[in-house]
Amino acid sequence: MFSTPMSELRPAVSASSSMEAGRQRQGRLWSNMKEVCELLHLPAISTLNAEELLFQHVQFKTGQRIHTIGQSFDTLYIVNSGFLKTVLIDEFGNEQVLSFPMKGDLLGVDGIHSRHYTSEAVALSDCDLILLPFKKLTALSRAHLELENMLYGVMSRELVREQAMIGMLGALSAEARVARFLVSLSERFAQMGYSSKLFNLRMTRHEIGSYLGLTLETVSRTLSAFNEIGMISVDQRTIGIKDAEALRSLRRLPPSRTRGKSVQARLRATARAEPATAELPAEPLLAAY
Amino acid sequence: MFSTPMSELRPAVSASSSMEAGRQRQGRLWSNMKEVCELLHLPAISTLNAEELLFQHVQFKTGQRIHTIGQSFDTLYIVNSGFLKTVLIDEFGNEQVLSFPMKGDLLGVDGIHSRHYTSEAVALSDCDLILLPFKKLTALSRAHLELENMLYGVMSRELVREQAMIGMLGALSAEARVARFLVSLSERFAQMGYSSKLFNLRMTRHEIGSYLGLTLETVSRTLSAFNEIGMISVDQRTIGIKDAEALRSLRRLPPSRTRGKSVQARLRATARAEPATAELPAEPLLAAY
DNA sequence: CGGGCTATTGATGTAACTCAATAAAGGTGG
DNA sequence: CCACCTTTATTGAGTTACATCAATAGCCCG
Repeated sequence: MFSTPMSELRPAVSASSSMEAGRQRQGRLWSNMKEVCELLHLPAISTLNAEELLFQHVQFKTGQRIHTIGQSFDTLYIVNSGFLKTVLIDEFGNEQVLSFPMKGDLLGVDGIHSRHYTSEAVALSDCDLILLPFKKLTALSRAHLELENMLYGVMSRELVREQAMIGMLGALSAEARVARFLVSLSERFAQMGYSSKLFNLRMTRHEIGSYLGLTLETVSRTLSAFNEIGMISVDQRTIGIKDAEALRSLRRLPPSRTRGKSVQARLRATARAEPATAELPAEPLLAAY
Repeated sequence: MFSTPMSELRPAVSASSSMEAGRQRQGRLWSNMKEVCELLHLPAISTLNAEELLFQHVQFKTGQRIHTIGQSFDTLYIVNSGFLKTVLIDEFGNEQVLSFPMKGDLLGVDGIHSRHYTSEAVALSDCDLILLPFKKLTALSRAHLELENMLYGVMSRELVREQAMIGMLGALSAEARVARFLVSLSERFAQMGYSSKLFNLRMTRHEIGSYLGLTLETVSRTLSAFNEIGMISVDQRTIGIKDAEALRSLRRLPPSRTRGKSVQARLRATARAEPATAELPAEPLLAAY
């Protein structure tokens, strides 16, 4: 079973315990543009005859890699179903989780620049992805303004998401990070039509920790703490959201870090313009477990 | 002097101590496509008559904002000269520095998705920027393949850069972050034709700290420590790089975080393929000041 | 020549990491 | 189906890297 022939060309990154991206054709195989647009939460492209253009589906089983670092780039992927992670791998082989893509998310954008993927995507569950050959996409986009907008828009959205991530890693406490992580998962599930109150984590504590810049123990402890307070219920990978509002407003800013001067300057500047608006005199601070 | 009339529509983010983006026209005013491509380190676009298409320059003085959060988006900027910072501002007015753009960098990509900038860009020195009206750019790109590639490429590059940032924030120690920051600055300066061995920081310790997810004290102390060891020299904002290699290889991974399982799995998988290659038995560890 | 930024440095605190032990879950093969 | 092994999760005790608070001194600018 470990006998995959190592046909890879990449260094440490090679076929894992599970097998390599062997795209088996089966199940529902093709999507048209309309379905693709729906997945991306975009208005369908009117000028495009939806039935003509078809995009192929590919299935991956849990543990399989969609693409590896350094592999040459030629296609983007949209997640049609299933859960994945994308990771960076440093010079020691350590994984750094970058995202947990799920239905509607776009994969592979990082490969455009250098024509090689710079991250690795792995299926955390059985997945169904739609292949978007990049060349084909850009060619099409020349004829269809809306598609062009979509492409730029989706890439920009990805960038904004990462900026938010940087902000979170740079400024929030462990508890706040975990809380936000749960909230954002909950919202994603809601958006996908699942329950936002009760769901299963598809990733390990270790992966969550990597994603949030924390250790798995800290993640575990924080979840337990939230459980104690009654904000959530935790049983292994089953999470129940009991008090979404508390989660949402939970922040314990490492206070003075970026505050102080800047905030005061801003207050000064707006003082007369806005006569003491919503300034939250002392802020909630419902951390402390 | 504080009497700017507050014509803004944004909440806390409004005209600061310095004046608002008042684009004074002067100096060298226009660039053609060839110059733009050079700035972005891209091969010039052959199919484009370089002289016809001109892009306007705009100057900003130290402290001025190029764009603010929420402001409606319609143009990208390329830095022609000068130094800037881009920041996110959270619900309490805290700044989170996202990047320090300089010559050749692209600004404003985050605005494409929602048609509003989601970050704020501020000049840290007098700057000269080139305006790239986004509509104009995309229109052009339909006729000129290379320009289209450039656009996607630059956006993708930006994304990759942010992914690297996330990796750094998620996994590296304070010292490693500061070291890498110095190295990357040094490389940027070299690339711009300045000395890579001696340069001035354009930003405060506070801004560096925000960028790296550290406090200004930690940044200051770390610089002092590097100075003690002789890796660099520090005098206020003047930095001398003494031992670039040491800086480059300085990492003190908070060890087990992401390692352990993953690294071992990988080693196992490649064991036979690569008969014990470069594994650095105990790793350098030249931290300890 | 003040007065506000900015940087440095020290003393102290604590959030999060590390190490370690246990237990529960999940998968595999007999 | 049950023993076995691996992976994952939980929890405790001790450590430490970094933050916090505070005091001083150098810069820069009007």
